[in-house]
Amino acid sequence: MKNSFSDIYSLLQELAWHFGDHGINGECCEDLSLVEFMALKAAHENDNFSIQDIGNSINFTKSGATRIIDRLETKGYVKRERSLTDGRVCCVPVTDKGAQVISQIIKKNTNYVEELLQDLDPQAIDNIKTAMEILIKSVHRQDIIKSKSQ
Amino acid sequence: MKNSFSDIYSLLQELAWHFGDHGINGECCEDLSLVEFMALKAAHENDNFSIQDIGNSINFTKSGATRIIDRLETKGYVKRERSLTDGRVCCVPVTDKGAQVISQIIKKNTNYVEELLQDLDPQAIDNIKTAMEILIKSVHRQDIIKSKSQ
DNA sequence: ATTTATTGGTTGACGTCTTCAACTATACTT
DNA sequence: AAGTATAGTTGAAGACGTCAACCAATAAAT
Repeated sequence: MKNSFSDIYSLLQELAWHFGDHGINGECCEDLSLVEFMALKAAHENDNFSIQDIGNSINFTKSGATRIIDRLETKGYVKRERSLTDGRVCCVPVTDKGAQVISQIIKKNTNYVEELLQDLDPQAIDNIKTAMEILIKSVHRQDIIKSKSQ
Repeated sequence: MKNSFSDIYSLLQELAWHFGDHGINGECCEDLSLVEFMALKAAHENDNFSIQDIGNSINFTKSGATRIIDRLETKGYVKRERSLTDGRVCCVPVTDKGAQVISQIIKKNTNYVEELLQDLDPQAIDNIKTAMEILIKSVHRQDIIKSKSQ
């Protein structure tokens, strides 16, 4: 049993490497780094997210977040807009171009996953999906526990 | 079906982020970055691996690999030794201290995974393991296909 | 056997990236 | 109105990875 956990860790580790910043042939996210993609996705999925919110969601300092947003803005993927309700905070709406690049990245990587798994039978694919959903759910639960204990 | 692949990609992405360089509370690998840990592990698992071999195994240039080995050597985790059969190549044996830190990192992260999954019943855990093994196998098969076509 | 080409590794220069600390501007408190 | 707290920006600094030039050692060619 103990052994299972160790196996699972090592599998997770390898997966994380493969699908991380250096993986998928080093071509993670079009002209974005993984970090930038995560930030862009955070901005896209959460309306009225501030720059610090984005930073927190990807474990960066606020100045790190500022820099990431700088790069995304230079590339035309986000805009900076002062919040109407609080003049200090910057909202970071995603531009059309930004939304496009997100869906392009998702599409490309979905295709890669499809290529990877196409020879498996549907049942096996479904098992993989279910297993990973359970895994993610556990991760989220743990996150909540951690954040409460702090 | 198509939809399944997209779900699996998005789950993989999230897992990769969680278990990647910024994940597990940003404390991936004791005093090592994920990259350094991967390099150290490569040196540990493959006897007589050269510096370039290590670089290739983690998608780095040879000069990048030199720098990583520099850092690992400074920390006392590897040594540099000229190969006896070819005076150009450097073998990179892992020191006792290096082996220790590897097993420490594995132990710690295994514990984390255990914490994460302990409430699941054994069957579910086994399903997760099996699913991820299939996934990894698919990744490896794809790697072989890619490397042959080049 | 000597010359030439190739290969493994290192190094300096460079660009990128993230953080820290100091700063500005806006909002909240009393 | 004054003082405090908060969001965001910026300059300086350090860590990292690559490129190109380089050295040393081996392999190939003549």
